Amino acid sequence: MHTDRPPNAAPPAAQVGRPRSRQIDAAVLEAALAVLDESGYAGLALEEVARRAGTTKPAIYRRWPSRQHLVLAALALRLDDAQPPDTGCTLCDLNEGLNVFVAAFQRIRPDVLGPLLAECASKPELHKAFMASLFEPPRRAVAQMLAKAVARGDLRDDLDTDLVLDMLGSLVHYRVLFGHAPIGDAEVERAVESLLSGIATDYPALLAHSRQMTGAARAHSVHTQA
Amino acid sequence: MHTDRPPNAAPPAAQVGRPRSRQIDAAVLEAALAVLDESGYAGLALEEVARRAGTTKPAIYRRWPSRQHLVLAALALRLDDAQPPDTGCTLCDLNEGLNVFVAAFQRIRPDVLGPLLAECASKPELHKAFMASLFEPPRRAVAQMLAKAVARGDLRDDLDTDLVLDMLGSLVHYRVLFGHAPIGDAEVERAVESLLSGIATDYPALLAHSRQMTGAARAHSVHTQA
Amino acid sequence: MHTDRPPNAAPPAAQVGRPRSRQIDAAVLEAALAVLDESGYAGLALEEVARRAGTTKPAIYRRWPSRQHLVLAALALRLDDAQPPDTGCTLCDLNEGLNVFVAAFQRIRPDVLGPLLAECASKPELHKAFMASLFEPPRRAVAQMLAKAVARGDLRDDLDTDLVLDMLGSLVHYRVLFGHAPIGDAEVERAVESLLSGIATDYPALLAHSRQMTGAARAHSVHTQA
Amino acid sequence: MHTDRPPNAAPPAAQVGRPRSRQIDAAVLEAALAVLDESGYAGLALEEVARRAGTTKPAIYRRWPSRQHLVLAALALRLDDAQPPDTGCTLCDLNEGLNVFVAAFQRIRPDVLGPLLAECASKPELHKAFMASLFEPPRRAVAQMLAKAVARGDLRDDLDTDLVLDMLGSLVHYRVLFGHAPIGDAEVERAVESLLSGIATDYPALLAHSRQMTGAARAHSVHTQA
DNA sequence: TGCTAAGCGAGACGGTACGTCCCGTCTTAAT
DNA sequence: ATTAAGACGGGACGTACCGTCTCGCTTAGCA
Repeated sequence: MHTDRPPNAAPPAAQVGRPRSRQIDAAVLEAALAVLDESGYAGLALEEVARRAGTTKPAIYRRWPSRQHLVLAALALRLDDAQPPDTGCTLCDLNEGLNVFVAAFQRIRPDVLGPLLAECASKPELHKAFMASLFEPPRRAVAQMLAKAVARGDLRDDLDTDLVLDMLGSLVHYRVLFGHAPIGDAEVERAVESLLSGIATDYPALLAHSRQMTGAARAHSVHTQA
Repeated sequence: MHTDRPPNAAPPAAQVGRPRSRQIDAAVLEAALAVLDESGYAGLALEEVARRAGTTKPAIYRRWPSRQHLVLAALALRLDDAQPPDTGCTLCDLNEGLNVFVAAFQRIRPDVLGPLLAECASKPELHKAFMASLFEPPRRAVAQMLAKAVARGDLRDDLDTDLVLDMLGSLVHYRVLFGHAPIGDAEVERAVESLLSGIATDYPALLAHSRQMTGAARAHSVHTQA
Repeated sequence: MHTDRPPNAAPPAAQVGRPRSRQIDAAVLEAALAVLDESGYAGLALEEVARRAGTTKPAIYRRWPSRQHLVLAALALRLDDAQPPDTGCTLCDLNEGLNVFVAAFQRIRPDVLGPLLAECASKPELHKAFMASLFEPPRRAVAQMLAKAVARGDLRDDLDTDLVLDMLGSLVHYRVLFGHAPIGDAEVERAVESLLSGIATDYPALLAHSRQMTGAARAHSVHTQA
Repeated sequence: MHTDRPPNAAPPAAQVGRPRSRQIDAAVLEAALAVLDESGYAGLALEEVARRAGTTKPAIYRRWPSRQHLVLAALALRLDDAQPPDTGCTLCDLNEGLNVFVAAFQRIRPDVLGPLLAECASKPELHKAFMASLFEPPRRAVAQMLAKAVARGDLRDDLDTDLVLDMLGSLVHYRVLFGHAPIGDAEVERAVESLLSGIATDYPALLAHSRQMTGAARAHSVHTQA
């Protein structure tokens, strides 16, 4: 098994033997970020990272058991914190929070997340680490805002918070990733507005029509399942 | 330059030279799909594809100038058609259409799309091909539905169709990709409902509050820009 | 089977079909010699020959059934004739004849003969062609001289002409090929002198000694077998 | 630069890194000899050698920087030693020594030496290695014999040892290579006899004649240069 | 303070897959 | 009917990089 405890927790036992060089820890992470920025995930050769960090591959493998672990650790340095404001204005906060979200995504090359996630998908431990490092942090702020808005009574209290969070978050992710349409302040505001106010002219009428078409049983289940 | 026209249009010039073996075309695509299914995108070795197809690497490179072209061609075979119904019931059609969307995504290993898109991102020609082969087709059906619903008067006529399409489509993509939450009939229906009916208890009030907070000028611009 | 009748014999039947371009015949041979001189035998790519000759590989294969045939034909152009003089002076003629021999070898890159012969060795037909084109011609002149000298009574009449011819010819070949020692007028003269006059101080004594050592029977057989 | 020191001298510096597997050294050389025997030099595919040796191409390239180096190393295993006797009988020793020479050549496919030498010719380092591995060893024994015979007074003391060595050695090489005439005990003995006793009926007379023909100056130079 | 051994740095290893060159052959259109 | 020409199916090339193994040196903690 691997130790993988570069800058974190307490020693597992009395620390014996030569201690790990912190300089190498940092140099490798920095070099990894540099190579990622230049060559993307697919072009990331650990040999090149080692060369730039002035060290060797085994020193890297001793610290991170796989390329994925290394990249996760390196990228996590870029997504530290960012606490969005809590002004009490639901609309303002949501817009602001989503812009933080957008900024977080744009701090990472778009062609890094895809392959990294793909390679993490098979190993549960890695997938968990991925979610904890790169997925959850920028979502957390928005999630908190939604919760507060519900508590405040600004949003419907039958709200599926996760679903709404995903509808807003996924939009950002989607547009950044595929690049088929812009995503900026204006788009974020429009999306928030659409979702909050609804896009149907007369939703109850649409629902009634739907019930006629599909039969009461199924239409009913939709609303009691939720 | 590369010809890359195995299963499509007419010969561009008078056909000279030995014709390409259609058997190899098919065997390679089939083998590529098999290897993709077994090993994912990162594990797709052209040497292995060639071996399974009973041919050699040069024969593959003659047909598709890069691994990306090959994978695009192979995956496109899996996303042929699928025309969703047009019942006149906006709610039903949207739910049905999004389920087609979900199905399309699930026909492809989730760890294939990410790396493939990443590697296509740098070459405009490839990116265009990616969008045309794998991105647009499943969206098209939903886009048509939205347009019809607007025409029918079921949706607000100031609707940003692309934005709404992305909010629904991205949700599917996001959940399939990250796997942090399920996406099925129930979730689709709930998302459609939320978006159509709105999630705010009193949107006009929220908007008024927001205007107070940020000043009339900016809040105004949000609604005239759209 | 192959036709292989580029610039030689009469048509085998009434000449039907499009006639072969004599220009290509010549251009290919010339290009082949040029490439041979530049790149040696191993570096001779028929594609390059075709390119330089302004034609294509099939046109070459139509004329010569293999690379070996082509090279044989090309090199044969360089070893046409050269008739050495017949002055009646055995010593002079031999020296002169061997110098012709040396010159013949030096008209061809030394790293061509070896591989060519090796590749001809397996096919009897090719080996015969090789011997007839590149081996026999320069030897023939020396062989004739030896025969005349024997007839003239200048050489022992129990002479094994082939053996002597080989002893002189092989020397040239050997030194040119391996390059470990020079081969020019002086060396040729010294070799001829050694062979003609003998290198033993007292050959009969050596022979007598040998007979004592090995027993009469075997020593005898050596001289009656001949 | 390349190390290329599998079965020889001591490590040049403190040995760092994983040591090379001696098993692979041996397996590759053995496989190379087998493939050479079956397919000749031109048919020697390193991929096939690697396959038979149960290893891969990079492992071969790590040991021998080129196909030529590998073949030289492999063939050198076949020409180890062979010390011919020193009986004091010049005739017997020469015959015996030349037979060793013949045997040495016949331990190697005749279509290997030519191409190998050709490909070694351009790189001085390789040519030197070729001469040291495959050319010199079998000659050395004969050279020593000639030197002893001269010392013993059995051969003329104005003898050009190298020339005589080449005249005998080249004969063997020539006949083995071209295969136009046999080379065995009888031929060797006859060649030795011819060279030792001379083939002219009356050499002084021939020399006098030659001097008349070509002028004293040049004829003189031939005999004083020596 | 000196000894001992865990852990480190470094470098080379065995191996997979790459993308390319060139081979010799096949097929079509032109002569 | 046979050429000229282009593309094809394929074998092998030499290389980049992978993840691992082995070494000698460093450095703490124990004696």
